[in-house]
Amino acid sequence: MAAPRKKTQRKKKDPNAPKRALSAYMFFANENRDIVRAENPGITFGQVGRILGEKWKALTEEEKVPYETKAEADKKRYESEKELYIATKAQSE
DNA sequence: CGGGTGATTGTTGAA
DNA sequence: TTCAACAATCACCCG
Repeated sequence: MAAPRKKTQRKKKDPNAPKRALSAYMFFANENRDIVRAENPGITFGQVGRILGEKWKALTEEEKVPYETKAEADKKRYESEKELYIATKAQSE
């Protein structure tokens, strides 16, 4: 409930906007985009995007582990920008 | 103290 | 430039 997945371009709300972090899918997609599309030459995102998603789960925790690992690592990345964002914002205000 | 909200991330492909 | 499925996320802030 209460989860209206709006569309892209949400809206801004912060001065420096620390854009949170990526997600395991982003790291996985980075590897699949070139592979999936490589195995499906000529297909469009309509096919790849969908297949990509099912393939993503097609793997196993261990398979997506490297993606999750990066996901958490990316989160830390956001952590630093966030803390700096807060510091800047605090100083700005 | 607990809850849920929204914002965001990246790909491709096209108009 | 933006959108759209696909998926994860999860930090953010409040009463």
